[in-house]
Amino acid sequence: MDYSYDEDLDELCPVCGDKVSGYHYGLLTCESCKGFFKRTVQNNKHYTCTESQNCKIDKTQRKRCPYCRFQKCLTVGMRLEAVRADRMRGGRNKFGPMYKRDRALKQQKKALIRANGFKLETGPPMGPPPQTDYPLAPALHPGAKSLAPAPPAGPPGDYERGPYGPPGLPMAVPTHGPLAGYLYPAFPGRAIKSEYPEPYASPHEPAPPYGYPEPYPSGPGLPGVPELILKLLQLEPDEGQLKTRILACLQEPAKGRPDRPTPFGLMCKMADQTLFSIVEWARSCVVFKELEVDLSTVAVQAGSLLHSLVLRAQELVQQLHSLQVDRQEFVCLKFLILFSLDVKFLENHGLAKDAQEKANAALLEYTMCHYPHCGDKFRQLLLRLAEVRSLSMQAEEYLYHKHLGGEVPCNNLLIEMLHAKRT
DNA sequence: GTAGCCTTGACT
DNA sequence: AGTCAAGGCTAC
Repeated sequence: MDYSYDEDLDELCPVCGDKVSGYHYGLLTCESCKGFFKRTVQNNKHYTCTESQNCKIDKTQRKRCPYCRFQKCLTVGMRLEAVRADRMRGGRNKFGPMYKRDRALKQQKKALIRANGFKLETGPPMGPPPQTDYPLAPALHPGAKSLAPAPPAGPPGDYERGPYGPPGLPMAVPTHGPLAGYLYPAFPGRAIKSEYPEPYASPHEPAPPYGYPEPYPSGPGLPGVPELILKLLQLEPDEGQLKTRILACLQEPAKGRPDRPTPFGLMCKMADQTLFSIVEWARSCVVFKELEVDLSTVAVQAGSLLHSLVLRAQELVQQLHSLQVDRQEFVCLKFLILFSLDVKFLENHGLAKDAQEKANAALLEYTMCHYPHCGDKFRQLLLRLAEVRSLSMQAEEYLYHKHLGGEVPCNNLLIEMLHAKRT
């Protein structure tokens, strides 16, 4: 065999870590996992796991638990539908263009890495990888390739290549995104001609939901600097004035405290003044100053607040739908929320920050890799994330008011968490 | 049953 | 004619 993608062959099989021998059933795998997958699907084999269905699969232990091995095959993205029902040999299948595209992407990525002098986490060929034996999100696992859907909860049914996709994939997998093209109807007799949808063909690209200039046209002042940034620059407080104000404040004797201020006291004063300046800035900030918030209505009009929360939540769901968030993106977003840094008493902020950065990088890479024609997707996802945060904060406020009014059932975990957060 | 090697055949 | 991802064969 003369591989024109030698570099890819340096890669390891995503199932067992053995040497990759080429593309098999949807992705680059080793010869043994190729054979194992083929035997399993062709003979409609059903295995059981004697452990807890999360056996480690590597080159030396792959024979131990065929159940977990097959689960891993599915999880990393091997395609049941690539195993031919008619056992016809030779020829090409519909995955040809996908393999080609994947190679091109890998090449691009390698070029990028060479150019930048650093290595991004490599995404899987297509489809979702890692699995249960990784304790953390795969993107954060050094050996892992990218984000994966949760492994299937139960044993696979049988390996019908029905319209709802491989049984190993959770039902929640959307019928769009990188998997969509493969979930085709009844198994074709001779699936050679590509009558199936191109996997990467034109996913829906929603219009930007917010009225931001799109895509940030350059202002008349500085070429190449987006208008929004120019506006923000104009709003920046005068640093000299701020310093003078802080100094004056520090020299002011504290009321009722004639003794010399402690360094900590001075720092508090500085922080106070800095915060004051930030609030001033926020009040004059574009968009922010147009926001209408009346906190008294929070208490008075709790009913309408709830209504507006529900409306906003519905809108958010609608937006997420039109964005066609896939499972990989979903887990990444969830992880990002988990690692939000506004947690009090967090000792190892560095770890959380690192995790967040890695998840961000992974999401960016994933969206670039899988939705290259939808270059905006990463940004759109982060915007939705901001909305989720905003909504949750408002919901928290609402809940707290209800709680103060005695309207929330006691011994409620929600309230316990609310208290924990507010103490 | 596993896995390395062989054969096949649509596609380029 | 070459490529390469399918299925097949077979020693272990």
